[in-house]
Amino acid sequence: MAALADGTRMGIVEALAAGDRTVNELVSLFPISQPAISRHLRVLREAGVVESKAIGKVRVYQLNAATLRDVSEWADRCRQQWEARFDALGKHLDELKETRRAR
Amino acid sequence: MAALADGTRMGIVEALAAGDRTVNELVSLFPISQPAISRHLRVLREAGVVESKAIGKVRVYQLNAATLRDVSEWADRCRQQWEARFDALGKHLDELKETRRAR
DNA sequence: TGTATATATAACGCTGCTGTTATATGTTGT
DNA sequence: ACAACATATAACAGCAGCGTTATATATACA
Repeated sequence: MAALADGTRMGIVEALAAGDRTVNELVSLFPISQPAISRHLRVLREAGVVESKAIGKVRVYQLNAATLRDVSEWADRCRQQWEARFDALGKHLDELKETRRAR
Repeated sequence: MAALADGTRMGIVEALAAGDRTVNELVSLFPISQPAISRHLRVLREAGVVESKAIGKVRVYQLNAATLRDVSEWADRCRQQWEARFDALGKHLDELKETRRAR
């Protein structure tokens, strides 16, 4: 999941969420060089976030549905954990109140 | 929110979710030096994730309820965005299918 | 076949983050 | 006042990650 921590990579994913893109199209969308884009795509590819197919001399990238669903589920688990922590804190504070009241 | 990206910092937050701790208690919980813990605590403090109060020569750290709720809400928004992306991808794939069928 | 285009890879520098050791600050107890 | 303890800060080393330029590879087209 660390593959998505980078801002540019998130931007690439967002761009691909709207539709498939070639490398050059992505390059024109971001203010960094083509090799930099290619490396981000490589990271995303190895993480299973995107897939690519060669069409002539062009290479089209698209999101991987299965992995994207996994990420969505991961985000849900993440949210649940934070809610659990928040709840635990609330309980902890309540206990403190009880303790104080008991005295 | 980047304050929570670090693994050790997440561990500290988890430890504090179970109850307040002094710096030394936290140090004994992790395999890194006391200055390292203190710096993590500083990052968390400046991000508003934790608070500390000096009690004698000891300093007790605790989670900040308000910020923790913010994080929980952020996680929820994060999840929603990923679900939206996933949905967008599904729609995109459907459109492709339509296009193909139309031919 | 040679040239232009599209993409990937290599090599390198910079920056930021985490860790460490050494040191400063503050508090308690004698 | 001093010794011991708890915590914070400073200064520095090491590593990972991103960016760049230069170069390799593959395809299309004259």
